[in-house]
Amino acid sequence: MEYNFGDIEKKWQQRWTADGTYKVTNDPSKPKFYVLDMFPYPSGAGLHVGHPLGYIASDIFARYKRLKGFNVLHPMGYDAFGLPAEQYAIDRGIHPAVSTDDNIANFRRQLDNIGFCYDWSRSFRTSDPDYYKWTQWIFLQLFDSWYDRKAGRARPITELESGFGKSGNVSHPCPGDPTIRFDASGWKGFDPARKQEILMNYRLAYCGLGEVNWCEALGTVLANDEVIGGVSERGGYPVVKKKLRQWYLRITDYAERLLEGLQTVDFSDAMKEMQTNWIGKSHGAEIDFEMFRYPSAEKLRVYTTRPDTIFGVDFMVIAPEHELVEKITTPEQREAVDEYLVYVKSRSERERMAEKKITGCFTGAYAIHPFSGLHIPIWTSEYVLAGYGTGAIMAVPCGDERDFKFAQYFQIPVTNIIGEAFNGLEANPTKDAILENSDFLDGLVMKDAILIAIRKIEEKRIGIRKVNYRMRDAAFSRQRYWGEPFPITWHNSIAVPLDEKELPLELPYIDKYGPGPEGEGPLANISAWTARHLETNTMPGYAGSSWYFLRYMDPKNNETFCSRAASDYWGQVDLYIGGAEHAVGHLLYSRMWTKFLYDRGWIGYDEPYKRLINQGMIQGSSRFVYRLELRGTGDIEELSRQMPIFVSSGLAALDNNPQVHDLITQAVREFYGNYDIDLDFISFTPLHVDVNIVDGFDLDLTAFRQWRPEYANAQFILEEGKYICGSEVEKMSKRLYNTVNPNDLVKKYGADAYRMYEMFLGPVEQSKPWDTKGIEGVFRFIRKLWRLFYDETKGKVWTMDTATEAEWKCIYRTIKKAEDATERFSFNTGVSALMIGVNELTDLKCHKKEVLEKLVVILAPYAPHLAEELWHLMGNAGSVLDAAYPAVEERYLVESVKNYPIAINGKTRTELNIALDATQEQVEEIVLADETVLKWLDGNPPKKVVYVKNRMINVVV
RNA sequence: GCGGAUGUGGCGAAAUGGCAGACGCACCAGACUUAGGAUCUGGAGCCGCAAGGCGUGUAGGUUCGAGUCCUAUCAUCCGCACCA
Repeated sequence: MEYNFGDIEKKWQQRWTADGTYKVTNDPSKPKFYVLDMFPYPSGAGLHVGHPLGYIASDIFARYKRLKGFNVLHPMGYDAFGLPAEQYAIDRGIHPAVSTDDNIANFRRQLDNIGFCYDWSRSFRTSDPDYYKWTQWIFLQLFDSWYDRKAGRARPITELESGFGKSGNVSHPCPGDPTIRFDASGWKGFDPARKQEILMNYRLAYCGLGEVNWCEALGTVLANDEVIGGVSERGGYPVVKKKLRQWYLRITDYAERLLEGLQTVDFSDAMKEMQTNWIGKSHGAEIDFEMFRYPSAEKLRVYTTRPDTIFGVDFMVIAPEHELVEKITTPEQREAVDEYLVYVKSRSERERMAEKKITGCFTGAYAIHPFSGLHIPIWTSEYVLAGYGTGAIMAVPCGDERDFKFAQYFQIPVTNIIGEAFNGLEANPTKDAILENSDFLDGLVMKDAILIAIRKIEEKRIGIRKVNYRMRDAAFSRQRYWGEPFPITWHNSIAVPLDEKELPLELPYIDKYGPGPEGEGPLANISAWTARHLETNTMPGYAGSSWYFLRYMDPKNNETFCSRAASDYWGQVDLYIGGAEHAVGHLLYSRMWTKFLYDRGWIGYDEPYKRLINQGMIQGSSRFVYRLELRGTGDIEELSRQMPIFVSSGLAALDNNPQVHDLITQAVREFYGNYDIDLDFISFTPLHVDVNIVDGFDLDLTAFRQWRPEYANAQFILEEGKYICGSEVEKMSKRLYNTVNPNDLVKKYGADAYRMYEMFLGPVEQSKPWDTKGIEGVFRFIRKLWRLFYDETKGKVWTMDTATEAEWKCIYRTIKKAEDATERFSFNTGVSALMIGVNELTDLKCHKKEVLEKLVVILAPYAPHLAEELWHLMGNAGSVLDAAYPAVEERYLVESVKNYPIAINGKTRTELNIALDATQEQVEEIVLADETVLKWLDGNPPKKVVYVKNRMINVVV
């Protein structure tokens, strides 16, 4: 009886579906475990072997936890709204709903082949009205909330309003516009429109005018994390800054908690670091400088992290977009400044980043140094960003690289306040130098001077200590069709939320996706939409993915997004698996939404993911062929087009070698007839070739000729009878012909072998190039394992005999190793442990049911189909997952007795006979009972016996 | 420039501070075969006929003992990047 994985795997996949094996109920009597994959965006490209890596890992862990007695929630769904589907619609005229359907069906078909244990009854898409109803609902709650900085949490906006009626906004300064100040009577005096305008400045989801990343090619605004290096993440189109009225999430109010929360979660250091950098907290001071000859009482406010360097200020710089530029520029400088502003406007974000030119212009105005009274010129330059701090800086050239270069370029004299630490040639950003020329700070070490300077500044009431965050509020609207509509109507420029009962506000069907008038989205073209004055923007992709982990807990609930009972039972996601590319997008947003839902009391925890694992990327291992390029007599170039010649990589590498030249000349004559070729013009063009027609590095010549019509007559110059391809590790991509389709592997080796091999490749977190060859080894292992149970000729070989001591030892050791590895998330060693176990059992010729049954259970997470089949063939009912994970009997782990060295006070003295894998207690007993040791110790018992694995015993006297 | 991660055979890799290279690929030999790109058995880090020596990027340090811990350095990959 041979192992027929094709039939067996299909059978079990059908049985699992029919029996509802993976259906999970909210059963409070069992301990829970929540394993979640980052749900996919269903793109049309189809899966390659890189995609299922994380899904396989989470599947193994989910099955393992279930065997360990947990009620495991392991769902899957689709992040179905988003830009690419809409771009596809514009390019091909296929409605996003249709292409998304197709892609999801295709995706599901591919996933089902691999045999995952998802509870599909809980599945949904973010584009389902039943789902986005609650995305819209949460948005309305964000709209209806403000952040109480005193209490450190979000509260309903009505509470703010009633507070305004009692005491104005003195205790709650306006986060949107700090200049808005009023008392109770002031508030009562405002008309309703003004009141709404003010409240908008407090809302956690607010609409306001702001500088946004505008992408003309995509016709939409993008969030900061969707812009990489000045171009759009999707498509790589140019992005410019533009002032637009947009929806935002006030994520900056959560900056501090997003930072603190990182200490309570188990993410990789790299991930925490990335998020910390993105939030970009810095400590410093805001300082107000009076301005010379400027008539108004207005002051120039700068932000600095180094108030200790205040006596080194040689000039001030304000961002070109700063409102003061207009006001303070003197008539003499007016022309130059205007010219400069035009220049700055003309530069795209990208040019600005790429060129890093030193540019700027003097405004003609001067600030007055608050301590020395000196007049300091005020410049404007694009190196100061309007969006950070106050958009203005005090420049200290001796301590800051950029300030120094600027001073040099514009020949501004540099004041040295750090003596020898500054060499006059480059700035020194140290905090350890001793200050000079610094009045009351003279003689102090810089890092100590920071606090003293701040204190003095605060005393003089010219500034305050200030914490700054680099993170900006998140742009939340897109001028797009394929997203959640905002449940908002506009009446006389006042945003009015829809009533909850009107949710979901369904996305209307359209067949034209072009942008609406004046930079509005496609929804602006629908008269039924604009007739109701509905908001025409839609929400960004991250809206639906910010809370989806909660919906799986209670997916069919029509009363609420997720009942409190369900979210209390399932709690945080215990294990979240996905790519690291979502570090500053999805992960930050969903952390913020979770904190918000917690603040308002709808869930009981404020971090969504307890532990996060980032699976590595599987790179493609590309293969190359080398086409010979010829020049010579007659129509040789035309001939080489019709009958291209490919040279094996080893020969192509030696293109100047005379022997290779001879070989080529000979081959050309053979293939083309008697041509003379110009040896000086020989070259090779490397071309990607489909990895699927290459075995290792050997090209399958027949398959290559069939691959593309232009290669039908291809000829080859071989080395040692083979065509050897070149190789390079690159991103896995269709374009590079280096993708490997999991379905092909499943068909050839079975899902179990494929799953195990994908794990066997190496640690889940590590990126590594794909190599198909090794799968044979795992395939052999599976057949070897099968032969413990069934023989090709003899049929059933497993017996009811009683196992020997050696066999028990073998299986328990294997269980221990597999369990430890799985627990540590080290699935490659887990697979190895199973392989070693099977090798040993084969050597022992062990076919005993009582041993093999345990093997099947620990195999179940890794090779679920095979495990189920064997479990049933041995006469068990139900799913193997409902068996208990076998407990390890310690006594079987104790093995042979060996001599071990013993060290007393650090010196190796003697050797003792101690059982391999003896416990600490056993070792102590043996040491204390040993006469030789006691003699050395003069009969005194040792203070401590340290047993170091099975190699060494340390005795401390 | 700043931050993070990783450096172990021909390759993927393993190793609570305790026999480095388990397990697998590729390779070699043998068995069975008309055949082998099937299957099984065995071999194999490197140098050396051998005894033996050398070995975890490099240089130091801690330790009875270091791939593992500490310091410096180099290389590769990833992330951020005018953030004052």
